[in-house]
Amino acid sequence: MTVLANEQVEQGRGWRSGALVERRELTQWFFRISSMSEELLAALDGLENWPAKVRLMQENWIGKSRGLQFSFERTDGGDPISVYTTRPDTLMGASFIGISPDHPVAKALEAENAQVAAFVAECRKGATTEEAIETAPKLGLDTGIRVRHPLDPEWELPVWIANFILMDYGTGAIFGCPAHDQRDLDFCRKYDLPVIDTFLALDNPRPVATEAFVPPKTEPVRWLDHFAGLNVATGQEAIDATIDYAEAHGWGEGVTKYRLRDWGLSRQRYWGCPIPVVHCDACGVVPERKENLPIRLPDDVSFDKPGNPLDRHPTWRDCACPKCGAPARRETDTMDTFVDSSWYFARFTAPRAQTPTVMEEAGYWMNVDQYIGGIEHAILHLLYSRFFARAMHATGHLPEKCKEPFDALFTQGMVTHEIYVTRDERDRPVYHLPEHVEWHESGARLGATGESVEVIPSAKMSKSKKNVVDPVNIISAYGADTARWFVLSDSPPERDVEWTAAGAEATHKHLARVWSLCERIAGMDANAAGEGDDELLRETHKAVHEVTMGIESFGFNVAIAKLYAFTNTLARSKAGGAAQGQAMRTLAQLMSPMTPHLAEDIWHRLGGEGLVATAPWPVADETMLTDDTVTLPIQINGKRRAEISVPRDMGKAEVEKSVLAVDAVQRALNGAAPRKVIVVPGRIVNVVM
RNA sequence: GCGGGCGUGAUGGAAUGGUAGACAUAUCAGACUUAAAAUCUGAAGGGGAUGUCCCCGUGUGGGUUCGAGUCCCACCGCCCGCACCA
Repeated sequence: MTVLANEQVEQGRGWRSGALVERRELTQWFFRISSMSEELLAALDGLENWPAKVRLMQENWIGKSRGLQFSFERTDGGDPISVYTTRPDTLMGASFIGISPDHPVAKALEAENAQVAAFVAECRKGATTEEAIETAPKLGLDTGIRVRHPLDPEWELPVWIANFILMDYGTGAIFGCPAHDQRDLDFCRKYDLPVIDTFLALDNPRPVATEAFVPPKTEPVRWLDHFAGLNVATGQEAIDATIDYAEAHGWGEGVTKYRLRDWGLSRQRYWGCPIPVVHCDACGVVPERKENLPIRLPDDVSFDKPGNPLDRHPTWRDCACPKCGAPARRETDTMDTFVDSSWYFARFTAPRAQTPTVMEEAGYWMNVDQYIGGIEHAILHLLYSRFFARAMHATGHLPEKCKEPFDALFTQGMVTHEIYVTRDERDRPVYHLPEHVEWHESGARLGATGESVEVIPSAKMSKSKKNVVDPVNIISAYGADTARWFVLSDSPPERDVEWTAAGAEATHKHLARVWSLCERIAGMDANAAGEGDDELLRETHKAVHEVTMGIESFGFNVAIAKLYAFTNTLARSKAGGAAQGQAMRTLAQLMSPMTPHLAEDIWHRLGGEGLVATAPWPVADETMLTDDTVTLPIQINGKRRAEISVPRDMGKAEVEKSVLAVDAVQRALNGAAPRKVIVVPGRIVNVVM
């Protein structure tokens, strides 16, 4: 048997072998991350330097909800079926009970009923992703079991097994209310179950037909025959009233649930840390002794057969029970590699220590000041790490202050590239590196064999698809400075970017221009004054300000744009050698994060002291950043029609007077008085007529 | 399907609710040159008028506002995640 990952399952078959895939239950190891659901949710508020979108995604992932849990009595006297619902207010619209194919009731039936067994087997084909489950066609099977409605013992409801109900969430059973849930409605229309409205819109009270009526919970609606006596109320008010009613009458209770599931970390694979647990016939499952940790993987394994090599290794499994010393067997499941990525940063604070961490070192180096990763890690990796840090604190491996390990988070975009594929003799995909592909008039071909290549649209670079590019070509052709500047200059780092090397040459030319500018300035009299020295000084301070702001806000492309602009300003300046030398040295400093080598050369050439790398970062003088006069655009009815130059500190009334005197404004007004004049000091004027 | 994003010239992109297209690439024109390359200068969102003016324009359709690329609603397209890719 081989265990496949979700992504290796295609249409119910293994992606390589084509063998039919079935889902089986395994006994596995879990981390109880769900015990920290509330803590992980509440602490999101404190992560001020994380992107709001990531916090929101984690909040939704944890998925705190309040709802009603109650049971339906079976008419056959079997165990009641417990359901959890966030919309108990729609209970009068129930038309069936749905249970997961993995629900205990379904399992009991499976053993004795061939039809149920076949249906459940059908549901268990294919991948287990939430996406696969939710997008699959809705399938159901009436179990024949009937339950009583809690508010009306005469009202019997059928129990259906449905493939879209997840065993992992709530109780694995729901009541279906087709009038107010689209999935339930689709299901009821398909299987001809009744649709009962429980509330109608105030403005357009029509019964539900093909589209479920699901207004926001804050919108008031009119209730039909609500048991708790509601007439017009919002969904939220109705939910609260229903929970109170159920609790008062003793047939249900309000509960808070989280969508977050425990973290299944077992992998039936070789590449992962062994789970340090021993199975003993006498003592059961026993943790390995601390002094025997870490358990190492054996080196002598083979991958020539399917399945987990640890399972068939001749001796690795054999060990002594840590408790009684009798011969025992090691656990052969290994850990999810997410386990490693959840605490590597803490290990880095004491990489050679014999213990996992050293409190003192962790206390000194942690937390991570600025964490950078792709948005694809927004949920799993970042949530697991937050959980792990708390767990490591609880077990004495990290100090209290490390519970949130990443002070600031920046989510960089992905670098994408086209994917190049050929097919082998069994029609399986074979991927090729972009550097091995040549473009001809007839399309893309392999450089080596001339074989025609299929081109798949851009996707994030990944080793498995081989759509990766090594910057070494740019570096060897133009040098590291050019490569760094080029990579940083084009796109904002948080955005996805299609990789292209076009433009690297132009970058190289620009850097060459900067160097010849430096040479020209080096030839000037370093003490001479010139025309516009003050102006250049002012521009220098502005450049310092803007470039610094750009770098600090991760706007590297904008910072580089300002460097281009400042370079152009300097190249055109008629200022003297003193001012130009000063400006050029400052330019070198501002460029140094992107082009460290060139920056040092310029610095040295123009008599800078020591190294740019060790010189203090330039600081802009606030008073140099503003000009004495400003140019204000003049809008008439919101459209730009003219502009006016006024002293920076001119009062609103005076600005208004000057604006009304402008020809274009006079012409537009045509003798009439404006209805309103809006003056935003230093920015804009809008004349409304 | 659910959750989160993104959409601006030929291209990458800029723009605290305040002059849309900064800066750059590619392109075109000019200078230099016997010529080309390199270099330098300039043009350039679309359309009309052709020297200072007008109309249109940030995926589509509505809305809020004196003013919307930016905020709100609906839709379209693309991307990320959906717990065993990591």
